[in-house]
Amino acid sequence: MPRQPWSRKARPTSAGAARFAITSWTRAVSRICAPASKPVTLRRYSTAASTPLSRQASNRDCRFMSDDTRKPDENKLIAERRAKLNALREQGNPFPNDFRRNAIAEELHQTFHDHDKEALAEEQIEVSVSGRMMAKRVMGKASFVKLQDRSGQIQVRLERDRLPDGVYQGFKKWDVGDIVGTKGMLFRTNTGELTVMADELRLLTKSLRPLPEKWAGLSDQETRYRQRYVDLIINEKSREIFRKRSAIVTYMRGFLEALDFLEVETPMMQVTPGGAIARPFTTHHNALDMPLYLRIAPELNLKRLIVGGFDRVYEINRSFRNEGVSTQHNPEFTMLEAYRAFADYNDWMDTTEAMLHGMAEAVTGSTIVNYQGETYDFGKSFERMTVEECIEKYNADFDMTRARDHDYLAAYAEKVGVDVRPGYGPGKLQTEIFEATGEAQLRQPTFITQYAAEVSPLARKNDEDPFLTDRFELFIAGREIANGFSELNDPEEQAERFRAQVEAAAAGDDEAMSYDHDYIRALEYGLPPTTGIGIGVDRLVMLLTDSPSIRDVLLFPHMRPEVFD
RNA sequence: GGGGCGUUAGCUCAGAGGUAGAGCAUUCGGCUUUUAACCGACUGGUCCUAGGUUCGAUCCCUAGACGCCCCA
Repeated sequence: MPRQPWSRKARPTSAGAARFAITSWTRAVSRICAPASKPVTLRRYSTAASTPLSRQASNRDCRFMSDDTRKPDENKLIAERRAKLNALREQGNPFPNDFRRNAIAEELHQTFHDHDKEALAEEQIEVSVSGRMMAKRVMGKASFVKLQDRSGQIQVRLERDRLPDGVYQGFKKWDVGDIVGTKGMLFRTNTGELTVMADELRLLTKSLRPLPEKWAGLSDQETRYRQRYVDLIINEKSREIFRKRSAIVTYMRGFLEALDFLEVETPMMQVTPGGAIARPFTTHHNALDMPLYLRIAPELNLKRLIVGGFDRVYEINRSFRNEGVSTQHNPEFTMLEAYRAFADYNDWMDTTEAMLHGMAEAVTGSTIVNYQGETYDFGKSFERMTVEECIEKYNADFDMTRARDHDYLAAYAEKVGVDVRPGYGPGKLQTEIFEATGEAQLRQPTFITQYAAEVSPLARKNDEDPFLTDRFELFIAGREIANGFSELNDPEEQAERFRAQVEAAAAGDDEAMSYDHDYIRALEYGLPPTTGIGIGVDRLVMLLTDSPSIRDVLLFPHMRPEVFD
């Protein structure tokens, strides 16, 4: 299969481009954050206080909803800060929102890294910065503090006699964690650190809760996941993971936009869940009095759009599967699904390779990915192997002449630890044997192709060998990262496959697909020859950020509800 | 669903069947170029929860909650 030249040539992002996009965004925002010339009036949206009580009560049967104003884990440290806040209230509003900064920390470090002490004294650069006070070092009549904003930290020096009367005395009562704004001249300390000499200093938000300790930090995983805001304040590593996650998604968009794909959004609440083999979540629409399912995949809707003529579409989709929670699974997760007409699964393998190659380079600066002590090469062409070849490779005693023989496969599957169920045909057994014996061995990026039609109800059968479909899955580090195939576009065959799924469901398979009448109708209008792919975004982020658990790459991973007393 | 490990001060962690410890943070005092600032003094606990054993349990036992890891 010759590689498509356009998919290479059109690769949109070279190393550093994603980062450039982010820094220019940063500049744009800091321009927005410059002192406002005119006050802007915004419409105030309804808040709890202005929402009718009847509306608020509509969620009252939600079991875990917070139902009062209890303050969890009050202690002496919080009480002290609360007392300080009360004292501040008597002097005015302790939560002012009229301070404006004109710089952020990283911008200052980058701009002035080559200015020495004398140059800064000469130039008299006045800046306004603000952020969370992360360090407070009081030395009598002068202090140093560190302010942390989204970009990093900047030091501020406070001298009692430089500040208006009383400000310094007030500052001494402030706490690490408070949000502070200051204005002053840049200078360099004797030890060479770029610092703002404060002429003005304001408390912008009083913090009532003490932050984790500055040196040991916050390492308790439960707290990191439940109170991600604290994790983000404390752990630069965690901030970096989510910046990279954003860069990865940005890269995907840019890559597909450059290939003229249209980004779309399709329903997450569906009457008929479909597009994947999985159990859905169920919910209920009150006004319509009907059950609804949270989508397990956007696949069928995206192919409807191809029928409609949007012949290159993608959705970066949140999908939901009612399965266990583990280091690899969260009940809701993010996929990229992309479909294009007049191409087949080989084309998607080429394109996937090109995308991951460019993405690794853009996000990590290298096509060599270090993950949990292993090294994966995203730069070279990925190995390709069929399911049957993979079974042969990792099972020396497997008799390939009987690779489609049901009884032989069933016995072999049992032998390698598969829980063989009555409904399993040879295709399902093959797949199970591959998953049990081959999957974990696939460390370097590898495409496994030619999955059995039995386990691929939406994929196009192979022209030469109808037992198989033109399908692939991509494995890296022994994990499934992507799944793609040439789409089945014969409406009559698709109807047959749906009927087989319905039979499987009747036989007790609770992951089997439903019969989707409208999807068949759409195919009857004519789905052009099409190929599609789904890529697990969370797992990809794990790989590119060296994260051992999916929870590390989800801002708010699913957790059992926390008990407040 | 099964197994292993964990839960002690705000944070990071020690600890022993006999009234619970450290560092940092907090509080108070000192200190005008610090870098985990420093010096001095003082605070701070439902030892995850509920039962049980025991003269006595935070420690041992049982059950449960929550978390992490492995397996299905």
